[in-house]
Amino acid sequence: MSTEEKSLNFIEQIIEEDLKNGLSKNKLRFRFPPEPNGYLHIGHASAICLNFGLGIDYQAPVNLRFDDTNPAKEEQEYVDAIKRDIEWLGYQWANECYASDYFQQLYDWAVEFVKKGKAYVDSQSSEEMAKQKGTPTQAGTNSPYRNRSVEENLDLLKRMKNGEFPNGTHILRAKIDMAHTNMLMRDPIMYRILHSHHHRTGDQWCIYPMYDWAHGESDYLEQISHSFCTLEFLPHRELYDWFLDQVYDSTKVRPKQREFARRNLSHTVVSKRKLLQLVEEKHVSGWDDPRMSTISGMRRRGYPPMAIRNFAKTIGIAKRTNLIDVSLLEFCVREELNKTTHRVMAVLNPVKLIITNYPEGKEEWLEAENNPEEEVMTYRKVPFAKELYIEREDFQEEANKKFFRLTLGTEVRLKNAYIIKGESVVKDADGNITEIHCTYDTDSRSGSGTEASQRKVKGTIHWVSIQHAIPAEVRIYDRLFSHESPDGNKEIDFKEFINPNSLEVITGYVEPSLQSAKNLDQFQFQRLGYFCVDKDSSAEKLVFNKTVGLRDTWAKVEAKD
RNA sequence: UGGUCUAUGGUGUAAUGGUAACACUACGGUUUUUGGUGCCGUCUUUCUAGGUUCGAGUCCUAGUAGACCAACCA
Repeated sequence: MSTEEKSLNFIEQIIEEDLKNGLSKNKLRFRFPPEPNGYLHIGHASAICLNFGLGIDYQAPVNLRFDDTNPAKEEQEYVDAIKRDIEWLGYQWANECYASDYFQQLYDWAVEFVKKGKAYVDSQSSEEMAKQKGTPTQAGTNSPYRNRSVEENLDLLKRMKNGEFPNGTHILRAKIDMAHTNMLMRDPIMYRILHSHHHRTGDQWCIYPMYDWAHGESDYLEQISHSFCTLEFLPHRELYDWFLDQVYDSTKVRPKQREFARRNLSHTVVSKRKLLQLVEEKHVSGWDDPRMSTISGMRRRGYPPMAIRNFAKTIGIAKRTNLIDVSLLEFCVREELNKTTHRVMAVLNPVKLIITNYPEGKEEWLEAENNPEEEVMTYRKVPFAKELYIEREDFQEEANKKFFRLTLGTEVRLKNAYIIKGESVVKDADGNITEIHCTYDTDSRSGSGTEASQRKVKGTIHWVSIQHAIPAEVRIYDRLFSHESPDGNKEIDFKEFINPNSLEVITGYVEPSLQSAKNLDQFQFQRLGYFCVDKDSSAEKLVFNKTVGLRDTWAKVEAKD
């Protein structure tokens, strides 16, 4: 154990306080409660990492609970995807739970509420009820059905449950206070009639509990000690506690709801409704399209799970409204990838380079470091020959002194190979360069130990041997949106939001060692960025997705000139 | 025009009445067989006004600004 002082966020302070006040440590229990109506996205990362992180820190169980109280929107596919994503992030839940597991208990409690005069069946239309509810500045008025007899309420509730009424004809409401300043306390709905097939309970139920009625009671049934949610649920806390008061047995743990601010990421849309729209209207290939802000999209894009966890840790937990710059996320991704990825050579925009004094037909297999950051260095062999591809941007016939790469008459090192000197170019009729001719210093091979191999030249460029290189499909993704504000309530306008160039597919040439790359294997293409292999059964070529670029100082230097 | 929550650099988070700090970004230097990485540095911060206190980012009051609340969604 280190004595290093760790500052606690306000959530951890609440837990410490409760522990100090007598809550025993083995009663700690947390939960992550997604609704299975979409895929998890980066906006969920904070809640996931908070709850599962607390579970790890306090060695307490964390339940994964699906808040499946609205069968109209929920599907098994989403349940599966959520489980997959949480596992991929490296977390384990203690129990897989469903709000629907508690439907019977919830119903039995509701019957008790009715018997005690704490709930009644209202038979107005939703419009009428909305009118009676008042506004934030104006008290509501009582429903004409508010004082129905217990017997009548019991009978109606039973018939609601038995499916005797169509949707929308009756609801069960808690009887609290229609004049309460908190609108959620104005006789909130507990059950609505919904003749809808549920992905787990099938057609067993046709009345479904509302969030407020199901959530706190589910926490209680699972004996969750701390129920953390986002700030928009803060006004719900009073109702959460009211419902709990009605069923609470003082020998049990009483769950405590506390709220933290949801994180907003600049230039990123994370509303499930909008992500669903992108999928359904086929603007993207699916929920796991690498342009999506979903966890599964980021996985396919090559984001390492630890990067997402570190990101969540770095942005912390607080209550202020916020807009986090995506550059922080990208920093976390690079930080992780830098430690682990092999540096390999690929040329995405090739131009032919011929070494005039290199023997025709000769090939050499040169040794290359996999990753200069590795503690124990590993190496691979790369083939070298007379004709190479280099990056078109790595050559200029004449250049200013800030250009570190190949020009006519200057020397650069071919990474892992020889020092070469630009001699001449061949152009087509339009003046485009088709070949660059150079000579090499025969004594300068990397690692040969000769004096020439130690020479400093002003630049190093990457290359691939034309006869050995593998053509590969390289998909370069932009972030899908470039809208400054987070979601808001505005309708999504695809013309405004979608960058039509958000996906660029090109053919690049990669070194032959990548032939055996596996799905999601990650590489840093020298000076081009981080890429991951995306195995696509329909594609014959190797397919790479661009994960994230390197820090692009080179573009800035050029911009300055 | 009600209630609740929030307010620390460009961004995010800390400082728990006692020297305002860490990270990202930006910029500069340095190392480098990647214009990457690493290392060093610079810039920029307590919403306003009162009050309590020896001492306030922190506590109190008022103001200002922002967020949330009127789904048979969660």
